[in-house]
Amino acid sequence: MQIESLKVFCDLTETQSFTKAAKLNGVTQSAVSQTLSALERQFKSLLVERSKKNFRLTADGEVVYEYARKVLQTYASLNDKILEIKDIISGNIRVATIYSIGLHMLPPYIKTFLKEFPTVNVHVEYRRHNQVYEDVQGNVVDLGLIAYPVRDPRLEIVQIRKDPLVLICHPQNPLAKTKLLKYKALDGAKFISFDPDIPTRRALDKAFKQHGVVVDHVMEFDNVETVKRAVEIDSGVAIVPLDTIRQDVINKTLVAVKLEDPEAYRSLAIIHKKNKVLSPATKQFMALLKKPIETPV
Amino acid sequence: MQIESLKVFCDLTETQSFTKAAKLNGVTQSAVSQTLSALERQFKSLLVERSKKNFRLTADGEVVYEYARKVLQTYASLNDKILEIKDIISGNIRVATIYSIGLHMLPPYIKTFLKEFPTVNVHVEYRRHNQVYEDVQGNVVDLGLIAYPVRDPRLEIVQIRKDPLVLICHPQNPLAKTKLLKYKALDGAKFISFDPDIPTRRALDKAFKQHGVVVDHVMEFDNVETVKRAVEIDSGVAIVPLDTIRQDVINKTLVAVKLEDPEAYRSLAIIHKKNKVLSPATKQFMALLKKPIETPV
DNA sequence: TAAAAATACTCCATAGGTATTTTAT
DNA sequence: ATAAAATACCTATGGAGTATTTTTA
Repeated sequence: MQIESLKVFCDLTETQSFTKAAKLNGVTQSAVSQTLSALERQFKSLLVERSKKNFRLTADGEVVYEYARKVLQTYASLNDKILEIKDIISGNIRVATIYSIGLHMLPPYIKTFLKEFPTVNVHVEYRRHNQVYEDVQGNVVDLGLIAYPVRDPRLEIVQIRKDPLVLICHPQNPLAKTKLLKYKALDGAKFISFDPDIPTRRALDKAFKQHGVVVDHVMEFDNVETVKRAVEIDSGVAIVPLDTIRQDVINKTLVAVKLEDPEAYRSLAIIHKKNKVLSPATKQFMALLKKPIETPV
Repeated sequence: MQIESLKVFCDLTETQSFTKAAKLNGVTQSAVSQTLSALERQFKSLLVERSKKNFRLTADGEVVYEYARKVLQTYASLNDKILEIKDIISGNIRVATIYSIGLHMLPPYIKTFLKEFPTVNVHVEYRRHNQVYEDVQGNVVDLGLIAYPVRDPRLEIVQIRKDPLVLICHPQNPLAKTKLLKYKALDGAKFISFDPDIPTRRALDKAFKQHGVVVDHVMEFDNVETVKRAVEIDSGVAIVPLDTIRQDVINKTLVAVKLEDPEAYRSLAIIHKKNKVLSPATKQFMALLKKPIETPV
């Protein structure tokens, strides 16, 4: 009995897909199918209900899953312990992150981390926020990085920092001179927005409503980069995370104006599966993410 | 990584011998040697200290052993659970027993057990009492059957029954008419004894001393069968477990006389390793051994 | 010197690949 | 019709055997 077979089985039940389980284990779909057959032969028992299209474990399958997880957990601890003794933090960390974090906040952390732990492979996937949740849930990644975390009983949420929101505008824009911007000043303004399903947009809509402000959504994009480009050509102003425009402010292509509202920030968080055993490397990485790395504004 | 490799490693550390570990796993010594090498390659770490002749685990080896045991335990539970669901008690039970128990008390139990659980293989090894302890300790067997159990912090002792001791003599011997024999009556008697290192002998010596009786040890043997043969030719009398002479009494080749001393019995016990996971089959077998099977005297 | 362990080499079982068919929506 | 899973078939890896050498008490 190969421990890897149990891993395949667990991934299979977690992803509910032969193809995905195959990818997670770096093998082909055929191999997953054969591995499952082998397990069923081994335990002389049907483990997965395949009659209907929808994937379902049998009672025996549930038992195997439960115990297989324990075996894998112990085995993972063993490997970790050995590495710990050797005092080497190594392995792979798979991270799924929303674009805005991955593109702006994350790079210096990755750099710092890799300098300290050169034997670790940090694999970053840039996804949309709901895909981050899915990847974490489906065990495709170890950690997810998102803004405005939403509760999920199967996920652990670790707050890491509050990322201030600032108004950005073209250097020649009248608002550029403002020191501290009141929401009221935005009433009727030409506004470059995020798509309505993006959490930051939803948070802003809520804030505007609270302050009785109505802005003119002249453009909507699904990512900060495009929003910034639109603001650069003075198509309107926008409110974006401070982290995402540091370089543009330095380059003087954009001007950032602090918002009066002390609540104008988005909270960033790490998410990971509950009771998943995190490798020492992953724990180190999480610890690092919680510390601020100072970048001059 | 094969779970079997971990099993080999655990057996290796428990028996401290490549050859024994090989036997336990039904492979050759070569295979054990190669398996260990493979594990050491896998963990990139020396696990066993082979420089000196005496077997010793390295620090890493200890860690691997600790976790490997957990993995094996969980994996065994998984298999048990599956069988339990199927409501099948099956597998292998390895028992080491002292001759007197194995040859006389055990057979009817084995018969009853196999009738009820035909899918179980009961493997019995007949050993001397100290070898039984060794086999249990070294994980060569699951259960040991011994008389006069001695405490050992690593062993669990389960008392099963008290086996009365009786005097046996030739049918023509003067003592044959006695209904209830007092120790005093044995003073100066020609006595067929067990070897001095056998627990029953030690217990008898103690009893004789307590009652101020001195017998004449005319012969000493290491097993009941020979003792019986000597008594049959009237070379002397002997005190032996009742269980071992039932057939001889029926055949009228020997006469058994009850002893007056109510403490004249040997206590029989099952021993097994502490915190070893016993299979359902083994548990069933132990439960059976605790019940008396009535055999007419 | 004798036992136990390591090594050289060989063989075969099987895990896993590619290509294809089957199944279910 | 399409996507996912099962299957047929093939290959390569490596696990385990035999025979032998090396090691150590």
